[in-house]
Amino acid sequence: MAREIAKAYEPQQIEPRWAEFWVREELFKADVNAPGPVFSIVIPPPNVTGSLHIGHMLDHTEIDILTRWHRMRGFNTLYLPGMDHAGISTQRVVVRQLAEQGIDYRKLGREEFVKRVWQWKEESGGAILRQMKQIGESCDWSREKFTFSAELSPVVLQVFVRLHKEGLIYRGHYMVNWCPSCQTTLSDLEVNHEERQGHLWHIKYPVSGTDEFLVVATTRPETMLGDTAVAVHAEDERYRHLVGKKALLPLMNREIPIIADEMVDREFGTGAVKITPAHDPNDFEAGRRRGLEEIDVMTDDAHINANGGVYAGLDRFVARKKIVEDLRAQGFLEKTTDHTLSLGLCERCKTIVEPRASTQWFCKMKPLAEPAIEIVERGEIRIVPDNRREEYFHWLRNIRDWPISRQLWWGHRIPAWYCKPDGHITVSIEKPAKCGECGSAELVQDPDVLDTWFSSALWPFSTLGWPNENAPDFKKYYPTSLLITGYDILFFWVAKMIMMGLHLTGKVPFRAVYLHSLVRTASGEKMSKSKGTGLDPVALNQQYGTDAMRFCLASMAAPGTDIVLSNDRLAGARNFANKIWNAARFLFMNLDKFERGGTSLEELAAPEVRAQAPYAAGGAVPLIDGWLFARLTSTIETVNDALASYRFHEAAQSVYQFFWGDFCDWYIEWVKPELLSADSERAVAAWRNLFAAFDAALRLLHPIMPFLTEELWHQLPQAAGAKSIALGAFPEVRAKWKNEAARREFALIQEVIAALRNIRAEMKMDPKKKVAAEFSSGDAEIRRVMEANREGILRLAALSDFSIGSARLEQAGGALRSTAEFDLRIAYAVETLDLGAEVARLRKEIEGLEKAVAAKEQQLGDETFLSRAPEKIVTGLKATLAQQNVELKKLVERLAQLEKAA
RNA sequence: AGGCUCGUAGCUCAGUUGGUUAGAGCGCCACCUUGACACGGUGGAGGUCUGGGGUUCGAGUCCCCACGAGCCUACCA
Repeated sequence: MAREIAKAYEPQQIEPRWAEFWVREELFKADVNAPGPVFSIVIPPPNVTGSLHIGHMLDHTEIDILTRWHRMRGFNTLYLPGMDHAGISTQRVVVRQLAEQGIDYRKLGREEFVKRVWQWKEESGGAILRQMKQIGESCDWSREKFTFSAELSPVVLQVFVRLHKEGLIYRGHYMVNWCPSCQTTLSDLEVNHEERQGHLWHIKYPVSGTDEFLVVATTRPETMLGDTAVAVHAEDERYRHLVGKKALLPLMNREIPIIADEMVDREFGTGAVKITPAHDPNDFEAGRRRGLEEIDVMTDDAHINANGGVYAGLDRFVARKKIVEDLRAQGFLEKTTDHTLSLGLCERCKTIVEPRASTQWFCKMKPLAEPAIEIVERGEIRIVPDNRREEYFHWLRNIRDWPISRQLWWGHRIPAWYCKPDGHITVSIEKPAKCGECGSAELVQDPDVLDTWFSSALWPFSTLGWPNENAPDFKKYYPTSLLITGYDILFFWVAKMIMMGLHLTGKVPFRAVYLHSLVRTASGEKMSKSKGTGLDPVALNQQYGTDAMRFCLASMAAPGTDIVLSNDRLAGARNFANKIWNAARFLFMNLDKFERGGTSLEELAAPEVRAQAPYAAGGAVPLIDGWLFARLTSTIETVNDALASYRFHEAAQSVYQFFWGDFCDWYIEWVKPELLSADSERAVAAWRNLFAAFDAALRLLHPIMPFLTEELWHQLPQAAGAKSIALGAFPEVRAKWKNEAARREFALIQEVIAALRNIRAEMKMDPKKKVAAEFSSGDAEIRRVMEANREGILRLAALSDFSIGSARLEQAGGALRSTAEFDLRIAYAVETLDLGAEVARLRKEIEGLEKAVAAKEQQLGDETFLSRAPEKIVTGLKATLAQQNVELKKLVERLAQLEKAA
């Protein structure tokens, strides 16, 4: 029965149905007892801060492509989905939402606020899951995880307790980055640096007991309120005599020591540095070395505090202005110069970060970093691309301790308890009955929560049942096979998972890391929703279809380079989807012609027939079929190689070329008459091969374009009774299909047809008029090939006749094309031909050929080349030269004839 | 300041160990509404690979320098 399907591919009509089907049927549920090698991958958990953006789409598309590809190749496959509570980011979102409703989150109180965040988590998380299902991700939904869930949170706390017991987590007073807007500590990674134009203020500090001044240069004059020393270099002749004396701190009228310290660079500024241990990392270190007092002059929201004297209550930048004015007025300001400085900005809110001495929880990184470096050096974890590997080493070798406490409410609360009277610390998951040191029963829990990356660091194993090492999932799927994520979180996340995984489980968390490109806007920025530069994936799906978006992303995802997505590119991918649809439409719509032949469709469905096609029936295989399956098998090979090394673009492009260029443009066009033929035997053979090739093409495409392929595949006879193409086999490379001769021969035919079409177009022959053509070649084998394929050539070049001979064709009464191997002529009334254009074309071609020939002749005349170049290159060059010379001669002769005629 | 990446057709980008007239998509030009597809078909124009130097028989491909673009890391007040 002929089947009619829609004329154009309408993804909206199809995708929701399959998305729902895949979930409902639990098609991708992993089974620890299933056979096959393991392929396991855990999702980089998206933040529950909203919905998925285009960057996630790339991430998820790549993961899903590899997952589906492995599954089809018989792996025991797990793709584990989940989400991240994303402490600071999510808290910010909810704080902002509340503010929009006029609610101050602090007034709500911690408990109520956290409740609100949970509500938001349900909403945002729900949206994310819907999107993931919508784009067809083949996850095991039964194993979905959340970093802050009742299941995972205890694991996080257990790890904290363990690392504390091991001395890797400690509480200490150190310099940290403080965001006055988020009002929390930040790690170095959460601070972005930006060059800004600033000033260097030169301030005169009077030296006590003398009438001298010591001039210090600073970029942040407001911090002088907390100065507790001035430092100079020990060997600086200018200041040597002042060391040991006191300076009088202007505005504050406090005496501070003048010290010598190696940290001072004599060349910079004035060579004298004010020391503010509470507000500068260097000064903090100096203060420690020298036992200087630390005076914190700022509040949590970066206003001057009571230690700042008359400036108390002023915002830090207002205070700066006022202080500079006052210094100037009182004669302490020597001068102001311009100075470019790199400012630290909060990654989340872009507020200028304040360095601040603060008591926080830290994680020791050096002992964790060393094994993490070694394991990658040994290649037990592969990092692709290579250059990211170097970045990884560099970062880990210079790593500093990680401040892990955050002054937030949304997150894993630190399991540390302080006793009321003395502040002794007891670390314990449950609230202890009494203080471990003094026995006090009055205990309060640390109000802080853990950095969100602390829990993400455990993700590959906490999601699989660890710390229970006998958990079936952990045993079966850990270490995971692969991690795919963006290179922007290599340090935030990837490195931490490796460190924690090695330390806690004793095994690598994954065997390979593929760091993919970022999706950028046309102007090269990271796409950003807040800047309005992001493309909305939901809208894109609506407009182009998920398959098109997936294909588009894959086709652009060359390792190591960022992606600039455009509507044009997406439209191209959609056109490809439509092309596939229409190729199928052609098949389905002519099914009746096949069935009329008396053979049932089921007969075509047998897998062993497909595996053998086109050689199943025995006997001579038509060139076109031999050629198509040769192309198919090499495409399969390319796709497999490409996916194995994360070259998604190569996989996508090669399957595109095969489907559109080979299958549609040449194969279908060539076999059309046979498919529609009344000769049932021929028709059956043609259909069998068509089904086999189309089936393989759909399977090849399925990992990239799951919806379209699922939809179409179910209409093929061989799909009868099967649940999903996703559970079927990926096409295999078959030695039987390799066919060098067919490839060579058909390439020749393609060349002949293209040349004939070219003559017709260039000579402006009437496209509707069939014309007679002559072919000649001195090579009997070539003549045989042409003879055997005359029918196809006649049709595809719109010829009325194609005569084949061995004698060289001479210029006369027609249009001619020559190559070294053959001549072609179309008989056509000479007077209607545009000879001028033909002469111009010939001249150009001759020019190009002459250059090529000259270059080769020169090379072949070079003794050093002949003696040093490999034999293969030399013989190849000679052969090409011979051919080009023959061709050149023909062209020159023809040009002469034409010029004579004109 | 250090490190990395990139600079190939009008645009966006491929080009895996250096090798035989450099590829794709989009755009452009011409022709074609042929019964799968105008989200289509056929043919075509268009780059000498940012510039300079070097290594090599041979370089878009390796090295150095310059220019341009971007990214990452960094406690010079």
